[in-house]
Amino acid sequence: MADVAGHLAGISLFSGLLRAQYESLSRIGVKRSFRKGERIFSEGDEGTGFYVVLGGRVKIFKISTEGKEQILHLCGPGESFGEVSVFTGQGFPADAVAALPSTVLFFPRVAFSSLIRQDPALALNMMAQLSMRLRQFAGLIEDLSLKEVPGRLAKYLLYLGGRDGNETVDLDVSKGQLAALLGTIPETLSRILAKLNRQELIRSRGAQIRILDRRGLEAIALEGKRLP
Amino acid sequence: MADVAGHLAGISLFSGLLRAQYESLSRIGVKRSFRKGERIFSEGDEGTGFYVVLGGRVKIFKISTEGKEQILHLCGPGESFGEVSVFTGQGFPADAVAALPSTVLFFPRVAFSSLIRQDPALALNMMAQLSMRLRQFAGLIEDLSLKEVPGRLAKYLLYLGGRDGNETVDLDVSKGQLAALLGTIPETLSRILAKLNRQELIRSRGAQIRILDRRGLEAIALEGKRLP
DNA sequence: ACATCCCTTTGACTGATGTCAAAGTCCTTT
DNA sequence: AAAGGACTTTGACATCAGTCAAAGGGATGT
Repeated sequence: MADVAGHLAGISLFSGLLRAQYESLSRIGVKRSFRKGERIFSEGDEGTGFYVVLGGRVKIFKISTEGKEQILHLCGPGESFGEVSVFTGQGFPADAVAALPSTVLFFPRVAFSSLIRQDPALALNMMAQLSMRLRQFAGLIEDLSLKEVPGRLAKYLLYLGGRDGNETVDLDVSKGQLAALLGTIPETLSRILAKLNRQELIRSRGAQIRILDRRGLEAIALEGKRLP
Repeated sequence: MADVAGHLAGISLFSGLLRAQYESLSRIGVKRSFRKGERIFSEGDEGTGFYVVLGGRVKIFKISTEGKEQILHLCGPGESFGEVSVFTGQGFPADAVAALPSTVLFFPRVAFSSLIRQDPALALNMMAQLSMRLRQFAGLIEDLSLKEVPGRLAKYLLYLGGRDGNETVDLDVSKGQLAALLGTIPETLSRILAKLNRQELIRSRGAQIRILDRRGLEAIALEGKRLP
């Protein structure tokens, strides 16, 4: 299990722990691999534990009876998911599927719970993690309810570009998945990208998008429903 | 501060604590009162601590530049809010206003944080609390993205009626506020209530609503966008 | 190179929901 | 009881975004 312990160091959930705790963690963590598209759990499944992504990407999403999906979160390496059911004892609140070939660490509920009980640092990290997610969800709710799709897209593009102040961004998900992340469908996303191009706010070719007018995008991103 | 300690017993966040801990909590908790409509904090304000509602009701919400509001949560007695900023150290992620005359307990960030560090039971309660909220938010995201307004309203009515299996429910918020909770506006809500009446699914008079056809409402509540 | 599949784009159309405006209702205050 | 104001309802309208259908593009494997 030495390889597992090695992975733990880079995970924010486990930052600031003592060496002894890494060993405890690596004793209870189980490595699992999933192929692209493979399901990790479904909404309502009994929550037997939670997961940390080591490699790949895991999609957490809700799906309607008619088949439309809303992505809640795309988890990359170092991020955790499924924590909620550890603490509420209820089933998983959403579906999880590997969006790429992925490796994850699984921590069984009971063992992890008792570990947390013993370690205030781990508990605080976990609370920070849950809080960040809560903040992100609040932002998503705000966007879905108070912004139109162009606003959500603009915000996302600025987010991608903002990290490095970069002018050119590469979408790291397919446009269909981006649509599901923004709470819309591929056709609508496609039309809005075309419109932003026409307005000279961006120049997109495939997954590459150059931001031509940051100010303009920011204006759209801040807009609520209906302009005055 | 004896009165404060007395309140603590009924709060799930603090359930299962020892007597000594109640005393610690009541030492750091400060009682505050707000009049109806009074603002408790604004989005972006520095998060100096978190709150527990003793009496009244506190509205947590986001507001768009055009003034439309989306209610994230209505906190009643025993519920807490503002926890997120305790753990992320960032500003509050939403606005909080007293929806009714309200009394709350305020726990300063640093003092509470150190208390949590010492008490695993308190930490676990807090994680459960955060998890429940996360689950609720995930449900709200699902509703906003994947259901139309009639679906959200039907679900809400069933939720109100479901508690006691009651046939007659009383709205405990104004219709304007209910609209903000469901992610729509009063006019749309009004029209959909009228439609449900016409369809003989409910019989509403003012804030009183009798559920005539539970099955029918359930069908609408489960529907995603667009019926087949 | 070719065929195939899947993702993306475009067009025509529909429907749900927001906007604006005005009438109606209820409750509180004087 | 009357008056005022806030909340609610209704109507006419605009528009965003989803549906359905089909064409276009790009990647992969044979």
